[in-house]
Amino acid sequence: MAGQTRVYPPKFALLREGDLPTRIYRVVSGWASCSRTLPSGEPQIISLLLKGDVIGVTDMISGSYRHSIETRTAMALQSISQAQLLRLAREDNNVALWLTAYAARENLRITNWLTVLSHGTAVEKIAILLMNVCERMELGSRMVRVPLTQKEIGQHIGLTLPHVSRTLGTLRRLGAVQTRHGCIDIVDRDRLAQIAVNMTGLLDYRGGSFAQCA
Amino acid sequence: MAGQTRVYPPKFALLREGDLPTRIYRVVSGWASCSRTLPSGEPQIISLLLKGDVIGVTDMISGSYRHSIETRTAMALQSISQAQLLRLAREDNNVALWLTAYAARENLRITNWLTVLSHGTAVEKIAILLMNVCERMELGSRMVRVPLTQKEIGQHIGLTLPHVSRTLGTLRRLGAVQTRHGCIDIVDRDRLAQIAVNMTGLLDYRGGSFAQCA
DNA sequence: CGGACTCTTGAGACTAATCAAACGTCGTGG
DNA sequence: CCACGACGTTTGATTAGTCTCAAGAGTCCG
Repeated sequence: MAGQTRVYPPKFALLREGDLPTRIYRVVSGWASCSRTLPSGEPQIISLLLKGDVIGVTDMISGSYRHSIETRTAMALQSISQAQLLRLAREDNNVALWLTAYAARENLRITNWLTVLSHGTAVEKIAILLMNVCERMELGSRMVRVPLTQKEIGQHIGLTLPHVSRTLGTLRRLGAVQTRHGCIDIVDRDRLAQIAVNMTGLLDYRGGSFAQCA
Repeated sequence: MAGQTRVYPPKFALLREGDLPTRIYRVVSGWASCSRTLPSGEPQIISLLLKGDVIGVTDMISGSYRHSIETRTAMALQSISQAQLLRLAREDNNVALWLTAYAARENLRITNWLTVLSHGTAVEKIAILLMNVCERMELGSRMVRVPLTQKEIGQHIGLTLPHVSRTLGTLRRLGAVQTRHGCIDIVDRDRLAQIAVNMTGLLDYRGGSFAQCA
């Protein structure tokens, strides 16, 4: 399911809310955020898009994009027109099954995140967010630098900027992270996990396939 | 995609966390809840299953059920074995596309709900929950009786029982609902919508299909 | 009638929001 | 090189919202 690959600059608005869906993208490298504007006018970051993620399948169904996609770093994206993907899916039902499996995995991830947001404290929410980013970046045990501002973290987990700052201060004092200007370094992943122990088991789920059902 | 139909009694544990997925169900009538047990031991209700909902697609992918399903009223369920559904999906890719569309719609619903839970006050959360149930029951303008205890509402939206009681008291005083023993009557849907005005636009999304993409 | 479950209400503690001010860091242009 | 503005972060004081603990009242059922 390859398509043409293109590279986009940082801070590029790939898609806006209300756009008509025309293409489906797949992240080859880089980061992007998926956000929406709340009725109150505040933007909310729904999810972070990393390598391997697919953009636009959900919105294809609803007829118009419900979310805005903005690149955060330079990004390489494969893309394919929606019509072409549907044609492929009709011809080869492995494609359709793959789409189903992808959507189902996303469902699990969102559901887990929902639990974190509705039942966690500020410390737990931020710890889990950072842990999930670590998991998904697949960087082994090296220190991970998360390119999110504190304002963006707040928009992602629904906390105000001052409270994010205070909470990161707590995590810093516990030796779990270091704060920088515009990004956060994860220093001690085990400590993070320990802090969020009540939420463990809700880390991003990346496995699963139809293979075992065949 | 019909299968055998069976009727289950209320409070019947259809599926438990950790069960191996074998069948996919579709709700013909009645209510069920989809829940999970948090690391803390507290159960959380993830979603309510109403007429038309499908049970088990997400879990089929992950290899084991991540959720428990318990009937709330008597329920009629169509079911089909997972293997058979996969066979159908392989033979007729409209089935596979339908599954993808269903999963994508669920995604939108969960995402909206996530926004409500992370950005709403207790009053807004409960108002939106009740509104969503109204929408999904498709009962026109008649009074809707929601068969949930306050404890269950708390488990669904992440509030404690005392606070749910107080919040429902507020909604009752505003003339939006009436509380009963074990259920809640929605008296004035417009007033509910007005109370949750900051969250409107996040009501359950029920439309959308592949039709417009074909 | 008793028991189990559900709901209500109150007081105090804790968490996070709000409002506000100041500080740091980075890039830019004089 | 410095001054400046834009942006990001830190901190403080106060207030609003929710949790916790606890006691009691209401409803249903055997």
